[in-house]
Amino acid sequence: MAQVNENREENVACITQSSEEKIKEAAKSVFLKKGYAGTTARDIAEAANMNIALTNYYFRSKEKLFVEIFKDLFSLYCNNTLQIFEKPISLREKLIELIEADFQVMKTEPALVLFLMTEIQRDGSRLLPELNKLKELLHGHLTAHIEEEVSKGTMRKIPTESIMPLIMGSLQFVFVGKNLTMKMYNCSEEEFNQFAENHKNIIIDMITEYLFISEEVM
Amino acid sequence: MAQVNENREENVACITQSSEEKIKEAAKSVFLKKGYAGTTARDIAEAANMNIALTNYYFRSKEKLFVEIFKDLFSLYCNNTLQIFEKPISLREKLIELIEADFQVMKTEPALVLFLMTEIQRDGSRLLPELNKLKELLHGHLTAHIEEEVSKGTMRKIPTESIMPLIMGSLQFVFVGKNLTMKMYNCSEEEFNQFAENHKNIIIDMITEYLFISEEVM
DNA sequence: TTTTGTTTTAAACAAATGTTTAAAATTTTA
DNA sequence: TAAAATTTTAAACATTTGTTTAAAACAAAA
Repeated sequence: MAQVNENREENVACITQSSEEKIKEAAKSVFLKKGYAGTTARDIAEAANMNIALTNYYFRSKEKLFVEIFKDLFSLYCNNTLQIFEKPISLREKLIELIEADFQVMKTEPALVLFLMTEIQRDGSRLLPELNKLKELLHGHLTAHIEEEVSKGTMRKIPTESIMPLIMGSLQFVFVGKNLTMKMYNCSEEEFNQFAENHKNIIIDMITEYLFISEEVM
Repeated sequence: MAQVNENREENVACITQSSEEKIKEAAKSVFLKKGYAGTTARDIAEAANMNIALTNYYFRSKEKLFVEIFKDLFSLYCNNTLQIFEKPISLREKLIELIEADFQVMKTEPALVLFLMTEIQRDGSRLLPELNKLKELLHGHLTAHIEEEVSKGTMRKIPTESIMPLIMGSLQFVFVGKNLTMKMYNCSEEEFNQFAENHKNIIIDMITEYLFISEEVM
């Protein structure tokens, strides 16, 4: 049956992937594109160029493999954010870094947000045990910082829970609607990235101008 | 075989739905929640309280039923927008009306955007023959209006294709992430709607302040 | 009423699904 | 080397899938 892989990642060169890694990587790309329900075990096996039985040999079930991948992708979505929150920089700088980091993640994994949101809606309870952790970190670091700026009068007074959707929403939505946009404007991958980058800069401009009260006015 | 329904909608009272309508409505709600791949013919039959064979009797196949529903929902998503574009009002008023109308649609069908974007990504080619029509209408009405305002100096110079994502993105994203938000903040449907409404007002404020150049400054 | 057409039903269909089996091939250990 | 353990394979498995069938129930027309 499924064995414990003791010496994973201990190779020096690590040019060739193990079968387990091949399957996981293939499954990730198929799940991202087709979602859990739209992906068959045979899709994964074919994408990984492996025998159909190996998926269950290594991961026990399609469900278990999915949950493992979901957690990885959810971390990819959140970890950047959490790291930036902890930096000793101004709130304005944090927000800009946040948008820039988010943009990089989405450039490499454009289907990420749509995938996560869809799967969270479709299930929700089985996933997200670590969601509360995220909430606490987010709130612990952000709320205090925001209230400080507001009380100093350097920032517009806005409900805390609106800040993140405001910052992340406009940018992430561009990638949620990526396929619609590409089809509507008949544009290539490269043209889309160009558009997205430009849009990101507009968002940074708009957000900072709106949220922070310029010192010149005072 | 499937018959032509001649006298549809000619009833005066129309208290009871026809079986065809019951199935379509049930299918709509199941598709919205679970997506095409996640929905089984038996899910639909059960939700409609009808025999499993009736779906194919009235709609030929799951696929055909889906495409019909998708078109309806895509229209729901676009028609508001197109109607507002054609109104003889200022651009600023248009954008505000756009956000307000969009908000109403999403309050009644919160899963709409996530559903559309997911299905467009998963297929794309079979759907959206009418997408070009949308593009032309959108561009025909909007581009001229924007360039006029920009040349008058009453509006910030921004690439046309960035305007709509900027306006719709932040608001729609709140509903794309509805389930994540509700789970994270452990909030009820009503509390979420309260939050969304508040967020909508912030967005209107931010967008108009950013896009339009205040006359007082001049 | 009988006849005709329509709607609904239970049952079955073939194909596709996730998963398991048991043997073969390969690698590791002794 | 031989033995033991691990990995890979082809084939089969029981369910679930979308769809069809053929008869029953119902309604409309004659």
